[in-house]
Amino acid sequence: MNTASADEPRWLSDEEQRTWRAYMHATTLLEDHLDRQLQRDAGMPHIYYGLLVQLDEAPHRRLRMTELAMHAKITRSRLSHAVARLEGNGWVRREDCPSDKRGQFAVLTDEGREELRRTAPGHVAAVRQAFFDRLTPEQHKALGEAMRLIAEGLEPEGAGADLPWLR
Amino acid sequence: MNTASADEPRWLSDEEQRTWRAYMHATTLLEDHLDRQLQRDAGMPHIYYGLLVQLDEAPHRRLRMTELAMHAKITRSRLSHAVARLEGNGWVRREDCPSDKRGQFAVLTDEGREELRRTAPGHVAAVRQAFFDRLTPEQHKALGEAMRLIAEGLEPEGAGADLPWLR
DNA sequence: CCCGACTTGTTTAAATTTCAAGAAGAAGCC
DNA sequence: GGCTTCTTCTTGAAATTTAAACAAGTCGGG
Repeated sequence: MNTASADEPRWLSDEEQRTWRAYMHATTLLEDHLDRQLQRDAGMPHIYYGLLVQLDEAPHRRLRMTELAMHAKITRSRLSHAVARLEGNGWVRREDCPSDKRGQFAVLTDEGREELRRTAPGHVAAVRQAFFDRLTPEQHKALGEAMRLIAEGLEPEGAGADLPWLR
Repeated sequence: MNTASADEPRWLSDEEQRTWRAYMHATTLLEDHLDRQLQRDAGMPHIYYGLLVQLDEAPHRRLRMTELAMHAKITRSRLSHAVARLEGNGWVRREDCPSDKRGQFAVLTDEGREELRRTAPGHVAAVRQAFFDRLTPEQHKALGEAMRLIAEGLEPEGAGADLPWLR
């Protein structure tokens, strides 16, 4: 009879269930692991480290606040607080934007670069040890592909929408 | 000459770089997506929802605090706060443990069950839409396998260590 | 029984994130 | 110009998480 009516939810199969749990399990363990690693070795959470990396890779080691927020996939509000903290550490500096008086650049300082140079090797090692060392080249390849597909489906939401990453 | 000295970090290859970015990108987008979905439809963050699910699946819809914390992979401290909040919502209740006077059970209330019944379909749909619908059966299978491997490597940390998930 | 070591769970404070406004400038339109 | 609307970024308070310390209870010897 009821082989899926309109309001009859389509649950996950056992196989899907297993995969979903494995996914959640692995992602939370890994994020916790890296967060602790960076907190211990660099004195900052993973996301803050990511901000420094973004800046380091940007043109003049600087990015507009909004751009940085988008790259890091966080709200501008959160970024404001985070940059305030990093500024306190002396790793980032703010600069006014000449062309748009509302704008601000977040700039990686030399100290920030130094901090990155000092801590990056340890972080890469942690990623490698927990992630790449566990996978065969084929698994690595397949996983990358799958993740790209998932990310694609959640991207800044194509269509006419404006800034959905913003809430 | 220097083809990897002891303190010469082994960086990620371009391919690894791409995979790692895709992974980070996808996991943060997905977590944000599900968090927003649950916040909107159930008024609680993803992790809180997960606590209710764990309790619902447990023997008498109850779990000792420490067990629940381990299942959810969070600290006992965080759990204490979370349960306090869920108790305020009327979705969870605490009960003393008869055999160990220090112990507490977190128990899913009827209201909590009802809340779960009401919101689970939407959540499952969100997971399916963002995750499973994007993957072929083979990708699904491969990803599950890869995630299991990664999780395995980060598990409660074998050796002689005690409770590493705890800090 | 008593003591020292460990466990369970909570609590307090500090750090971080979220949420709702808000200040200031840019942009388009009449 | 004057007006409205949008954009950029910040702010302050509330909620959540983390970190450290603590109260109670259990456990295993002596």
